[in-house]
Amino acid sequence: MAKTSGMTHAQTVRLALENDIFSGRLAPGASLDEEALARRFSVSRTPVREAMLQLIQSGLVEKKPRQGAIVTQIDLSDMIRLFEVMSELEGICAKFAARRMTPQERTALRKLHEASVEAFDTGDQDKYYLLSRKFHLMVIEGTHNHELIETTNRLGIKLVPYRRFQLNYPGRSENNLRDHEAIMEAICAGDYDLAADLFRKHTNVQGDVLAEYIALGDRQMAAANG
Amino acid sequence: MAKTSGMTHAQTVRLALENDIFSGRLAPGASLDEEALARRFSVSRTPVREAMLQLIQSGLVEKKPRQGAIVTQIDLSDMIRLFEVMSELEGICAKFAARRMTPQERTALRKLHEASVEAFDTGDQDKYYLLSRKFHLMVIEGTHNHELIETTNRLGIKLVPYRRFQLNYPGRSENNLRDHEAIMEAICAGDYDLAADLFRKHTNVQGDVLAEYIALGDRQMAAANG
DNA sequence: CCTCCCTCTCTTGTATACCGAAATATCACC
DNA sequence: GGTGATATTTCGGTATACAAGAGAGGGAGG
Repeated sequence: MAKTSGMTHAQTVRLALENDIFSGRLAPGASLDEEALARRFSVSRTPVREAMLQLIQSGLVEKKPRQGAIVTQIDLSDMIRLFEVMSELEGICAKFAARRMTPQERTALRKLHEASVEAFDTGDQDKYYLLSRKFHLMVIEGTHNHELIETTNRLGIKLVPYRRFQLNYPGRSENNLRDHEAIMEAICAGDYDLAADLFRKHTNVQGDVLAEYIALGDRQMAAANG
Repeated sequence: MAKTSGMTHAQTVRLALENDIFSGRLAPGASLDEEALARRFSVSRTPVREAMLQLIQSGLVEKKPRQGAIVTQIDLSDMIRLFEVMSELEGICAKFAARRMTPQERTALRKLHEASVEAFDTGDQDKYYLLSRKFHLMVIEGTHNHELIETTNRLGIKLVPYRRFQLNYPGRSENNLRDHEAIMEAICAGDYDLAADLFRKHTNVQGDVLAEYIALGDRQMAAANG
């Protein structure tokens, strides 16, 4: 677990709840009772409320005045719209990254990709997933634009609870790897227009994969959440 | 003023503070004392704290540990980065708007632009500024993508306290009007690539104008805020 | 038997009080 | 006179107590 020392209770609670939401322990739609949470974390309602406020603004939780809070539920059209924006944003990120990444960052990106290839070859799914996520993050940070990084990550957060459904989609990893390879090369070569285009399309496809899951119905989700 | 009934005190305080920041009554860098605000609004510290938390997350306020909260101050490089993202985002908005706006929305956009022309011709600066802002908003909303709208507006908020400085820049309105005309035509014609490109460049220029002000030093700002 | 209204309860929103940490100022000692 | 330690003060974070609104359930009237 994360370090809890040196943190405020509000932060601790927020992180714990985020974790619960990301991992699926708190499914979208689940209601959040302040008092129950306060008991669970052995704190008063005050820091719980603070944590909730932060989660609300990050978009993970929704609250209706005097009516309680629930974990944000995303339907198919929401998801499509989310990825619509996300793919454009990551395309922009790739563009700026291709222009601005330092030689060290480019090297690191290449190294990261090579590690991904290895994880793929050895069939280590979990590791591959992690490295794949990190690839995205590295490109995003490569923009050297704090606002852009924040904006992109803010959207990304909303997708986390759903991402694990795209894990073992047949043949997905292979395509994913090929995409990353091409993107990495474009960025390292400084071909920003190509990088932008490739990354935009890449994320778009990811969205389609995820949307398909949702379109198939919520049965898989229910099973996974149970 | 806004309706205060049916709102929580926290919301009321947040809106009031936002207003103060947007209008310049609370200048960037101004310090915000929780207790003083509580007295001013005749509420306790609790809702004030909640309001502040929200303002912090929206980026309008910054809090330094043990030093109190201040209205976020943006320096030149921040501003440049903000507009870098904003121009890309608005470009994307124009793209989607050109594709998705309903015929009614396109007509409304044209009407709005015509009203702008009239305000420009009659020399009504304030009205022109308002309509110009509305033009942007209408394009943003024309995307019919809630996530994109929110993301764009979230960034836009940070710029509001500074926007009024671009008001009476010599020759600015004229160029602005020409830009809008071209963008409007591109959107109405459904030429999304052109619309995206035009809007991106348009917002970029706006950023340059604003950045120039900041680069000139804060004397003008101090004068305007006084 | 159904429906509508009232009340009751449950949860959220707000007030107030307290605690602990960090900054500053003052005093003592070097 | 300078430096360091300690006390004071202030502010942020937390707890608890209180008020108010929304929904549910029950009772009364149709």
